[in-house]
Amino acid sequence: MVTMAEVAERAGVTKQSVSNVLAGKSVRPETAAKVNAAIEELGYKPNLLARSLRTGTTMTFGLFVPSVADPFYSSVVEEVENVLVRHGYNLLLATTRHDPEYARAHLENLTARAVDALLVAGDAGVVQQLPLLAAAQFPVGLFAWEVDPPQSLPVVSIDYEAAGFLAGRHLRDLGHRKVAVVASLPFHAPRVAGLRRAFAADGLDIDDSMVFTPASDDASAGFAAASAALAADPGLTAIFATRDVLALGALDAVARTGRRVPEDVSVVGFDDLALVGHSEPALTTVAFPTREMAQQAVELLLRAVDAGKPPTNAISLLRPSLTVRASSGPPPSA
Amino acid sequence: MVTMAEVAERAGVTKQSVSNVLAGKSVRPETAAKVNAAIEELGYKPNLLARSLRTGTTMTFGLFVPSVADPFYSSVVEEVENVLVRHGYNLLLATTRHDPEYARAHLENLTARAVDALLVAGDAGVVQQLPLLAAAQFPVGLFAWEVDPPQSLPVVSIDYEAAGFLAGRHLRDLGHRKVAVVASLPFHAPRVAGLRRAFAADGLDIDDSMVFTPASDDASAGFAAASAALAADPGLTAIFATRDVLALGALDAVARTGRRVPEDVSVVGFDDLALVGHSEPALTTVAFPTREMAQQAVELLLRAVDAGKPPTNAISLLRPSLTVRASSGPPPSA
DNA sequence: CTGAAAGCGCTTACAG
DNA sequence: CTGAAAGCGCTTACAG
Repeated sequence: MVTMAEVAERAGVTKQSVSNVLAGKSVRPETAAKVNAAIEELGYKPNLLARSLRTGTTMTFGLFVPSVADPFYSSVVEEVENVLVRHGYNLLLATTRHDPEYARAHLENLTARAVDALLVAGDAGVVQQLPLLAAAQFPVGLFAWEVDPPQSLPVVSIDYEAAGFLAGRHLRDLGHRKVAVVASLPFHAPRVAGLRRAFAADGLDIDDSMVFTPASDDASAGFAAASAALAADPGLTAIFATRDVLALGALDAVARTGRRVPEDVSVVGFDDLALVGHSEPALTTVAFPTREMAQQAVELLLRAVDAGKPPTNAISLLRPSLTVRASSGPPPSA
Repeated sequence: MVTMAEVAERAGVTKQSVSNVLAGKSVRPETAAKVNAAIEELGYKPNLLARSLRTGTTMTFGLFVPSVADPFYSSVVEEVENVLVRHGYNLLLATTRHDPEYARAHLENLTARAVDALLVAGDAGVVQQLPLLAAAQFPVGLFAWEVDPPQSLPVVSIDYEAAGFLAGRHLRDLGHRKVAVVASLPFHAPRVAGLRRAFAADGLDIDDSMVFTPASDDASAGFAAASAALAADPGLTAIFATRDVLALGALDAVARTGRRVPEDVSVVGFDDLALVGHSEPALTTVAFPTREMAQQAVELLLRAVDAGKPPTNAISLLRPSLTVRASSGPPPSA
């Protein structure tokens, strides 16, 4: 690798001048010209490691997600990276796999000055590591945190309870009374609570026996959980799934029992993934502004990095909305 | 931040001994004990930046993907990260967005010693940057490269032509004669060529007018392209989509014309995404071993890093297989 | 505006 | 096995 000293020698100036040219500081034009020529001839690239060691800043942003295979979190990664590119930051990605040990190991790694800031998406597997997160030397933010957001760190999230309420009110207004829930508990408890609140307004309740927890957040687990729900109560008229991937499995589960969506059973999901507009039938789902959330969270942290102080400690809850498509309708009896 | 010098002072030894303990070199037991105690008391974490500057190794692995929102590439990210975690490496992720400029910008960034190795997944947007890739100071590998893999760099990929052939033979054996193709060209040309070869064995051909190129690789674009195909030739009996996400849109497009899959029109996809086992109907698709590919590619590069020499320059083509589900069947006339 | 020096926090030869 | 020194490639005060 060619070094700054070699560039300086070639240009007949000191390293200092080379550094100044690179940093865009005011330099005599002919010096700049000589330096740039030397950089060009030698194909010089500044060593970012050396710069980082000196400046204490790495231009690298850490992001933790439970899984990238999960379409919701992969969209988070995409939106975060969009913002980072604009700010000239690199993305260091770590997958926590809903596992506190993975989260801890990655965190210990990053603590050693590897990132300028860290955004942690999803609470599963990270709840146990809050003390480590709070003790980090760099700004840390929490993203899409659902259960009891901690006070100690800034949070950018969704009003999950309100989101569940939107779905519940929609089903209730359509006339549904017998609803099953497919929910990844305990993490999706607020969504279920919102759903229940919508029904409670009419004096209705969703029995605990009609809440089914899938083994994981994917279509197969959603299929299995929804199949169990349909078997448990053949008279149910609607299924609310707390993730679109689960809802896709539920659509299949309903079809396999020979029933139609939405004529016999309505299905409502949560996430509004790009492809659920083309499922059969197109999925009614709760949507939220992932892009705006990502932008807000990343910029909160980058501002803190620039200012050299901790980020504003606040909780910001983005508002969900309901996207009504073909998978929901009145119950058969109505 | 507490430094190694402070630990040494606290333990009453030199930095050297602290460094030796951390590196696991043979150290006198009582020295090790004193050092470990001091590390514990002070909460010392070695500064990885300083270590990297000295050793020239960063324990960071770069991965380029066209997009993380694309389920195929997000599964690549997941599998790559699985392997990296086992080797103690961090993942620096960059999205090239099918754009040569993004690819170049990210590459220039990494060139400055930020990664120990780089895996580039997908050829779109990267073809133009091959000279830069070949000139990198660290091992570079190509992954899931489809069109004319370059000779200059190691490649771990799929036999895309064979994959297209598998899909084509399946449709041909079922008796289909009028097939439309939804293909992201030019990058998916080998898949289409394989499909054509299967039909050519029976003296059949797929007319260029029945090859439709979607605007992007997602369900909506697949829906639009398949709708165009169905409008262009109402007599077609099968649609081959070169990505599952496109095929999901095609399933919807067929349904919207009031036809059934597979009774009226068969649909075959490509990727075997986790959720297409639960689409309506479940999708017949070409599958390939992403996990094995990722493992092979990452370990090829990490071996090169360890050995301090360029990776073995070879091309490795993994074999595809066909997963037959409910979306394909004999044509109506058969 | 430019030159010579110090130092970021490590690791790696090199003597004892 | 331990100690004192040099150096990875930068940037940042500090004099001229």
